[in-house]
Amino acid sequence: MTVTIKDVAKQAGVSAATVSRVLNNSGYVYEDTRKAVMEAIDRLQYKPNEVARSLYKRTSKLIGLVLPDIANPFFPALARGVEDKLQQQGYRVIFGNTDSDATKEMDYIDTFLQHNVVGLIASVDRLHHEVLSNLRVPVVTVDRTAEELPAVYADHKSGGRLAAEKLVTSGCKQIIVLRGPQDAKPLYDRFQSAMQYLSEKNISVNYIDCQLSFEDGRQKAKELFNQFPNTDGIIACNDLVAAAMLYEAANRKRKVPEQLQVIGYDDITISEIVHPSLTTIHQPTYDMGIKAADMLIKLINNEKLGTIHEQLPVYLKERNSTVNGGI
Amino acid sequence: MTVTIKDVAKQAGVSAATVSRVLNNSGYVYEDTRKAVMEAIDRLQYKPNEVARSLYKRTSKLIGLVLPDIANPFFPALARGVEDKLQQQGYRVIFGNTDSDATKEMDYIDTFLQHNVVGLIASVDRLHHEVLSNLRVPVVTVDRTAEELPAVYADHKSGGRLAAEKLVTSGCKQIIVLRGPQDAKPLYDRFQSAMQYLSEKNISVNYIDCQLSFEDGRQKAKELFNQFPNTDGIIACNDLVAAAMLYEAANRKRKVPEQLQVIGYDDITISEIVHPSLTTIHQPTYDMGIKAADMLIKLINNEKLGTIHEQLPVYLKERNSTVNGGI
DNA sequence: CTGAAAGCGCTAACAA
DNA sequence: TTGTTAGCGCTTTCAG
Repeated sequence: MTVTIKDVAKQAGVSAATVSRVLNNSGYVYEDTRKAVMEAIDRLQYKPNEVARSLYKRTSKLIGLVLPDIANPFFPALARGVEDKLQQQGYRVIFGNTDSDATKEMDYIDTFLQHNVVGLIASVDRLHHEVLSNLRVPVVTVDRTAEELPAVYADHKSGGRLAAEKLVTSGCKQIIVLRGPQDAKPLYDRFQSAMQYLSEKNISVNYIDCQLSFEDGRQKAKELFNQFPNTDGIIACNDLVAAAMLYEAANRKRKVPEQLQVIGYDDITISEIVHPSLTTIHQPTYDMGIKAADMLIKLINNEKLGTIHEQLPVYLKERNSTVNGGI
Repeated sequence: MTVTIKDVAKQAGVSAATVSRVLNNSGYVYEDTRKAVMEAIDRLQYKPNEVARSLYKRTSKLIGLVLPDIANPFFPALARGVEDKLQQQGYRVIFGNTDSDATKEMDYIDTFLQHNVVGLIASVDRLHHEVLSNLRVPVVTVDRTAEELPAVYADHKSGGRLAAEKLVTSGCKQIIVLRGPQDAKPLYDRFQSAMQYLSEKNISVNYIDCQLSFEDGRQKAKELFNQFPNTDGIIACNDLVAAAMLYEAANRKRKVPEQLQVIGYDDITISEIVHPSLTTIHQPTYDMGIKAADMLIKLINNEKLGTIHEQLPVYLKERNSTVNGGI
C-alpha cells in the first residue's frame, strides 16, 4: 500500500541505509548512487514516514501551541505569526484552546508530549506556569508569560500608562478602568500601571472587573453607566470590551468622544471598524507570534538566546474615540 | 528518562504484552494482574508513547485541519467547533492556514499524512479538490466544500436570495452586489442566487469583485461610491466587507439605512459591534465545525453516514443597516 | 490468562 | 562508500 524506504531501496538496488543517508544528507554517498536513489524516490513518490522517524529520533517536527481561546481575535493574529514562521522552517503546529482551564491545559500538554513535540508555545495564566517549567522540551510563553520561562510579550506597563496618560491629557476627570482577569499577566500589568499613573495625577478613578469578551463588556457597560453616570473616560481591558462600551454609549446617546472618551487595547481589526473608530494601544501581535516561534526554534537548536524575555514596544494609536490634541 | 511500557511491566511483575492488554482493554487479563498493572502505571506516571503506537497501528489520534485563513473571524469560530468536538472524543488537531494557495495546501496535506493523521477536515477552493479525493484517510470538507466529498455547509442559495429579497422588500432600487472569490463555492452560490433573484425582480443591479478582507472592502467601497453614486442597497460578500461599506459610507456622510442599506453575510461578532449594527445572513458557524467533526468521526469509525452532504440553514438577522418592515 | 517474539518504518553504529 | 544489524516503544499473533 504505502511505499516504504525498503521499496525505494529495492527499486534503486541499494540498501535501506543508503536511502536513509541520501534522505538525511548524512554519511558519504556516491553521486551515482544518490542519483539512482533520488530517481527511485521520484518514481515511487516516496514520502518518509514521519512517525517512524519520530519514534527512533525521539523528536519530531511538531510543535504544540496552547492558547486560551482562538475565538478572541487577538489570538488568531498571534497564531498566524507562530504558524507562518514555523511552517516556513518545516515545523507543524498542533494546537489546543484551553479556555484558561487548567485541566484542558494539562491534557493538551500531555498529549502533545506523547506525540513527541519538539517544543511548546504557550499562553496560559500565571497559576498554571509550574506545569510548563519541568517539561523535557523547550517552552516559550507568549503574551501570558511566565517570569521563569522564555517569554515574548508587549510592554504592558507602558501600555497601561499610555492609555491613562492619553485620557488625562485629553481632559478626562472621572475615569473608569475596566480590569481584566488578573491571573493573566498582561492584564495585570496594564491595569496596575494605568491605576498608578492615575493616582499619581490625583484623578478620580474607579474600576470594574470584566472578562475579555464583547458580551461581558456589554454587561459591565450597563453597570458602569448606571453606577457612574458622570464618567468621562473609560480605559478598557481590550478592544472587544472597548467596543462594547461604545455600543452601550451609543444606546444611551452619550457622545463619544465629546462627552465620553474610550480607549481600548490590542488594536485588532475591529478597532478600526467600529464607530467612532477606536483609540487603542497597539500591540505587535503578529510579530509576537513570529518572535516566539523564532525563539523556540533557537532553543530547539540549542542556540544561545540574546534575552530570555523579549519585550516588544506598544504605542498609542489615536483614532476617534478620544479627543485630539492636549488639554 | 522517559518511562516506557517495559518499566511498567517490570514494576508490575508482568510482561509488556500484558501491560499493553490492560492499556487497550484487549484480550483477557485477571482482575488482580490488571490492578497490579494499573498501580504500576499510576506509580510511575506512565503515559503511552503515541508515536510508537501510531507506528504500529498505522493510525493515530491526530486529525488535520486545513483552513484558508484563521485571521478571518469566520474560521476561528469554525475551528473552535471542530476542535471542541474532536478534543472531547480524544482526538487532537494539527492545523494549517493555506491562504488558498495550492502549494501550501499540498504541503500541509502531505505532512499531515506523514504524521498518520486519521482524517482530514478541509476548507479549500474548488480547483484544489482533486487533491482531497484520493487520500487514504477520510476527508470532510466544510464551508468550502466539494461535491464529490462529504461536506458540511450552510444553505448559501437561500442566503443569497434572502439578502437580495430583504433589500428589495425594503425598497432598494439600485443594488450593488459585491462578488467574492468565485473559486470558493459558498461565495459562488450566494452571489448567483442573489443575482438571479434580483434579475427576476427586474432590479437594476451591478456587481464588483471583492476579496474577503476589510482592506479590500474599503478599496472597493471607494470605487463603488464613485462609480455608482446612486446606489441605495449593497449586498456584501461577507461581514468584513459589509463593515468596510459602512465605514466608507460614514466617511461620505451617506446615511445608513435611510439613504443606503447594507447587508452582510456570516454574522460574526463584529456585525453586532459596528455602527449601525449590521443586518446579515446568519451562518451556524460553530455548529458547522461540530457537525464536520461528527461526520469525520463517523467515517473514521466506519459508521454509515445519513447524508454525505449536510446542509445547515441560514437565516436573516435584521439589525440596523437596513430599514425595518416592508415596502 | 500470560509471555516470547516479531515487526510497524526508520536511523545509526559497526563492519566490510 | 555501502550493507548488516539492532532497536526506538508499542501491539499482536502464537504458543503455552
